Amino acid sequence: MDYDFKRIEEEWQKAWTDQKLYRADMKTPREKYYVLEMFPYPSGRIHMGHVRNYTIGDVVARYKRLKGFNVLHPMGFDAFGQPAENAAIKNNTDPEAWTLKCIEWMKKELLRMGFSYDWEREISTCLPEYYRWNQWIFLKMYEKGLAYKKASSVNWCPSCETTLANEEVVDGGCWRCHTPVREKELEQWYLKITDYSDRLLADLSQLKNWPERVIAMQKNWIGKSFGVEIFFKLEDGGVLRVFTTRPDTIFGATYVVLAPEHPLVKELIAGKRQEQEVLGFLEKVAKESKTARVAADVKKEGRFTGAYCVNPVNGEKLPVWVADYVLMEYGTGAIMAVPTHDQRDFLFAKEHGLPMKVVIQPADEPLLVETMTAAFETEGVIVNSGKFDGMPSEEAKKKIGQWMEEKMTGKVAVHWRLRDWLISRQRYWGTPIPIVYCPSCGTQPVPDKDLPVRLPKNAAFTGEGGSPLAKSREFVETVCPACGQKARRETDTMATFIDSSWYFLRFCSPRCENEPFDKKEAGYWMSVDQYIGGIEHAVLHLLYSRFFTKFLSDLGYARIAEPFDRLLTQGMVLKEGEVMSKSRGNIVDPDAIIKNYGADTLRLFILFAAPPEAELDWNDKGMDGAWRFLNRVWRLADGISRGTAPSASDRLNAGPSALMKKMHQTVKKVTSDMEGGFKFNTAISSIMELVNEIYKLPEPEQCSQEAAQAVRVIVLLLAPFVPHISEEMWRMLGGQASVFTAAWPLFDPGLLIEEEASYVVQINGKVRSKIVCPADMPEQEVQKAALSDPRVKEWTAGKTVKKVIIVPQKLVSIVIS
RNA sequence: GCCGAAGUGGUGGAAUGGUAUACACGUCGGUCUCAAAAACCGAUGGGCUCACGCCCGUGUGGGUUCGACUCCCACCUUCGGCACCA
Repeated sequence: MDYDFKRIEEEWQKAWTDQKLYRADMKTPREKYYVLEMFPYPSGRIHMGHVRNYTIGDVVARYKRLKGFNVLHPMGFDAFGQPAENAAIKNNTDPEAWTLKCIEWMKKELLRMGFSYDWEREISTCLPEYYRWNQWIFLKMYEKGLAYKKASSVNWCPSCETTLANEEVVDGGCWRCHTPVREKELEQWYLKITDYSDRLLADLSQLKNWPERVIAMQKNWIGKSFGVEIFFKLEDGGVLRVFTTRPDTIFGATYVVLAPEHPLVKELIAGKRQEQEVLGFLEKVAKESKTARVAADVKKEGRFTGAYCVNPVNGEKLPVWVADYVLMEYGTGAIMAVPTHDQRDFLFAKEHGLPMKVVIQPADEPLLVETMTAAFETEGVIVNSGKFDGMPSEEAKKKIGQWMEEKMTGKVAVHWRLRDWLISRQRYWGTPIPIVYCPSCGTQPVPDKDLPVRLPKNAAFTGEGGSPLAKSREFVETVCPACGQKARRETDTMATFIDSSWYFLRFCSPRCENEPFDKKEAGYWMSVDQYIGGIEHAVLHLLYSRFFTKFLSDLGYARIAEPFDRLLTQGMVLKEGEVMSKSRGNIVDPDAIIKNYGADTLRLFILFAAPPEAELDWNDKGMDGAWRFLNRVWRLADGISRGTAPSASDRLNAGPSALMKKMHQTVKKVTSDMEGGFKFNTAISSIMELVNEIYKLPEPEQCSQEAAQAVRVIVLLLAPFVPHISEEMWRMLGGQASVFTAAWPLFDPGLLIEEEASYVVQINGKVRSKIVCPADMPEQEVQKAALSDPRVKEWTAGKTVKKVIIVPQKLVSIVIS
């Protein structure tokens, strides 16, 4: 008889909820442990990615609970976002009602998986009691000058009809719908994340328990580069500032290039012979999309402006060009070109017949412009550079920078790739930006006492461009908080990544009414000890959350530098090596699996099939395997619950049995797998070995008292992975209270000591024999035993033994000539 | 180009420098059965051998070592991030 997963799972889910087993509070001397999984967007249904993410988190939470920690394990919904609004446009529904319905469905599915959440802490970011604090935080940033509005060229998704942050543009397309992003000139709200560039980069080194690749991705994204800003005097007057990371090549500069958008271009060409041609070029570049312009294989184009500037280090007169390969957004929007030592400059100079000059060459051979086929970009020795000649180029990098600073011809500078965070969205279903525009007072923040600025209930969702908020008179028309005159509200809403940038703090005191979160609660629970989620948030959410945490910490609220102590990025769930997706039609629906096998089998399969960080290929046969294993354990527990037989009498005097030893070894192995980085797959496999060990006993022995003891331990070890069946078996075996109020088993190190050691005997590195010796046999004796082994004798006959190496309890390695 | 991760049986995957392939899937064989399913037991890297065994084998080529999937050097391939970033 297979075990009745349906009854068991339903019964225990209800019992756990009724008992409020997972409720967390501060009133306990036990050490706190905050485990959090990235909360979902409430699409209404969970998918395998959620199942994997949340199962991993649940195992951690349950394990830590068994280990005696005071565990906080909350769940909520990242509930603002476009799908609700799109549904509103399509079906004429209310986004809020639609979202709340989806949350209800989704919550049901999460409950069916048996996840141990403290549902009393549930939050939904679309509710005013949550989003008012988004507004509050925004206003604090506004107060500190960190939230500001500026007109700029922004990323625009024509399909979503809204702006996007840099982080939301993936391969030139919208992260959500992949539509190619366009540029648009708009006045928008930004958060000054760049004020935190330094700390966001430096504090990455504190994150010792984050995956290296996430650290690397954030470093890449922040993109700090050291260099020098060099001042080139223009012939027509004024100074041109150029940023370079290669000051060691300054003597080799033969021309200077401006980005087409550079404000100086038009000034420089005014009245010159080249004016019309350059203007035409600027126009042409302006028409090109950024993605096309930035494509690697496109030929670089440029024009001479007719202007000249002076190289401050040697007084050489350099022509000023404008070219499409220089970007306004990076550095100063102007570069010095050194064709001999920069490949792009090299190609451009060849194309336009510009001069070249070698200033670095390999130590052993001179470099000649005439024979160069590519730029020499590696380290070398400085030449043709006045007093720096003969210096290694790496040293010259520093020295030249310093020298230019002294001579006031440049200054050492740092440039960042990170841009400020564009947060305005021209959509309805998000947090209204709490700003009022008054004809007399200008931009006015909404006072705290007037928060939240609520979304209007009856907005019109026509889908015909523009935000529904802008069309809602009830919303737009207001009075100026400063002077009381008629004024209008900002109609953009905030990017939804704002919502998830501090929700982990809200979970500490989700019902807090006069602050975003209670400082004492946050002080107790934060930081998150273990955070678990997908790698897709490596830059976006994880960078924004770090920024918000630092800001709130500066305000005196969070008092921690980093929000997430340990981070685990779980691998994707694939089907036949491909991502599961609707378009591929290869989705495995968790709900159907739960119906056929139960939540425990699904959890076990997902945990067993691959390590948590690795990709996991879905396999129906693997599900069968997990199901078979649970039934194997179930039958043991069932047999034992019907009465145990005494253990074979001769065991009593013969010391601990093989089974008891194996049991203690298993406890040790599973515990170390859990502590040493959540190696669930190998933890489960060692439990399987212990189960197999019991099955190998003659049948009556399978319900002996020793077997009963082993099965009780198995149930405890399995509890974090498969909670329902474990709880049921625990009660069958006599447990009075929940297995989750029990303690994680300990192992007896004394029982791990073997009396006999089995030695592998290697001859010249190859295994030739095995011998068994008493564990405490001295090395001399072991060596003797090995050398007198008949198989070893055969191999050593007629040879000289040159060396014998003994690894205690393990192996004898014999070297013969 | 820079940065990061990874290459192990038919498959998913195990292995503090010490018996490579634990555990599981699949396959084959057996027990039970009138039969099948389920369950239980056994075998299962490749080659040679009647057999005891022997040889080869962790992407490739070197090196260190008594001993290398593991450490070092040089490559190859795959995946991911960044990138006309000056």
